[in-house]
Amino acid sequence: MPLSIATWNINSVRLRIGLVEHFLKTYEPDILCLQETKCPNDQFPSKPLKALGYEHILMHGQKGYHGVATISRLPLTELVERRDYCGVGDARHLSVVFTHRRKSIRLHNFYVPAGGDEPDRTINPKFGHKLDFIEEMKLLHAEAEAGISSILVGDLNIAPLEHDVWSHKQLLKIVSHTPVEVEGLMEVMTKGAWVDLMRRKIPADQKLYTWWSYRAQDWNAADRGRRLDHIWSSADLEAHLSVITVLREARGWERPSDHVPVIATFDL
DNA sequence: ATGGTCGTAGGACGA
Repeated sequence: MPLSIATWNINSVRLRIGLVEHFLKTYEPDILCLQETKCPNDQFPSKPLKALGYEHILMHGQKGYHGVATISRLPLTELVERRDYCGVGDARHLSVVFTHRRKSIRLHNFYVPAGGDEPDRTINPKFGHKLDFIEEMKLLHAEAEAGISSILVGDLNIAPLEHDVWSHKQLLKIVSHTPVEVEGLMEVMTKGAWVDLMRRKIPADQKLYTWWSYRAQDWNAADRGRRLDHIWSSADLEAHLSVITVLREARGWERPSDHVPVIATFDL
């Protein structure tokens, strides 16, 4: 029985609820994790999602900024966590536990701070916040709970590998691809025993992007993308991974998000 | 080349 998990930075769920419905109807993932919902919990557009069979919705939102939501057609257990990384009250994390064919899985949904423009924490506090957030993520282990596998998805706002950006050399001093961020994210992965599932299916020497700036005249022709969105898992799930889909076409949909959905399908 | 475009708000600010 396949299990599919999708992640998508939607950049306002209320503005793009039509695109979310289209995505769910067309690709039918079991669970969709959204980031940048920009929506208080009491205004979340649950009704059309429930009508499509996604009856289990948990959100962690706030007014105007950030916000994550996990939308599922599988029942979710009571083991829900919303961690306040850096203790600043931002809605940037939500984790749930679900069961698929007698296997329990914790699914973390993250929206890591973008970090501003200047990659220097002494003059740019937003960059410092991003580094502190990453530091705190190093405490998260994929095998933290006995008998529970783990999946971590979201907009991590870091493109770690050379071919996760259109020009490694030109982006070395651009926030999202600086060495200090990349080293931090790699340490989150190694310390927590996480597996980068996207790169298990798409070799590291191939360009792979999930985000293209709104500022390009022609995003598709310029193709100056970055891989900011990720799907990781505990080691036990890697052998069950069957397909990774990066839905590049979604960047060309009407009034699109600047990020596209990524879907991982497992045979479990 | 140092711009350019979005979304939330109802003026900047974050991305």
